Amino acid sequence: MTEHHSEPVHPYHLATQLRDAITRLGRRVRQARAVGDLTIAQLSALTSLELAGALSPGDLAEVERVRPPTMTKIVAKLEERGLVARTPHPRDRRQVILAATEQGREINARFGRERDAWLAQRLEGLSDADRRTLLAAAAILRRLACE
Amino acid sequence: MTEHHSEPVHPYHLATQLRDAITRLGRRVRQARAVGDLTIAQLSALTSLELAGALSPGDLAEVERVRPPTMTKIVAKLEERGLVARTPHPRDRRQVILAATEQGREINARFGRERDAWLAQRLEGLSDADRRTLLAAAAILRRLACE
DNA sequence: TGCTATTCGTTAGCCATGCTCACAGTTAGG
DNA sequence: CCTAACTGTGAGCATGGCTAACGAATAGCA
Repeated sequence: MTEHHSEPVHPYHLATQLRDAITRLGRRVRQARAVGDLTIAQLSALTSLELAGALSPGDLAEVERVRPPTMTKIVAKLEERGLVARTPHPRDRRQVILAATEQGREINARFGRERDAWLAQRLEGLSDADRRTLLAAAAILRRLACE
Repeated sequence: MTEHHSEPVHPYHLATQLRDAITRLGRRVRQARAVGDLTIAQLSALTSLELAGALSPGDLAEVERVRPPTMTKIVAKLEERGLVARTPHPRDRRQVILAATEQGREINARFGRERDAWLAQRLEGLSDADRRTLLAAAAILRRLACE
């Protein structure tokens, strides 16, 4: 596991390894949620909304890196459950302002932990060195995704 | 970025960071494929098949960590394009043996690179230290996914 | 002022990827 | 030999992506 003095990492090889790891783990994470719980996409949108305070659908789509029609669907699901409310924009009547409701914030807080429980439990079995590696990697990957 | 002497990484925090990074980057990778190309799931199955030599649909589903009916669909797509062939099991007539065809191996080799081109290009912009971190992380994540 | 272009969100419709449930064929075991 | 278990598939559903097209509203410019 010591990486000192080894030759440079080839981007293509790394890309293949990463993609494989990401798709497989992503699959596990996605299906490791309780029935009736919010999906990953829904929770992610709700979290972004809460962090930002309020956003238009278009801005939320941009934050989540999906196309507007996709966000329309996700928001519709959240609205159905009363977790997100829409208010008209004061000046521009084309726009809509989305915000998490009280219930939405509650649900987000409660299920936020459960959402990551499966993964967290597995991470507990790792060495702290491995966890540090993953934390550093997460930051790098996040940057890559948002380029 | 120096991680020495810092306190332990909390699994839940790490889980949240990782899930976020994985879902976002996974989204980018999934949609960064050439038109007419195979999808990630299809290429992944084809690769697994090629690595193993031959597998039954059930075993392939297990390797890919999906349910058998899901694999049925994926294999059907690959079969349509002549990339995978099925032969009957010599003793057990319930079972089927799947193997990549010559054309399948060819396509896999050719599009394997293109599939990861987007990601590889971004990885080239990183420092070698970052790439080492990611390579180590990929191995850890892969292990987690297959637990 | 009034026409035109742009922007915003949504609708419609497509496809991929997952799932569960149910079933037919086959094999294995008592 | 009959029943139980296993294998793969079909049917049907939900989610989550996308593009294309559209209506409403705004902005810009003549």
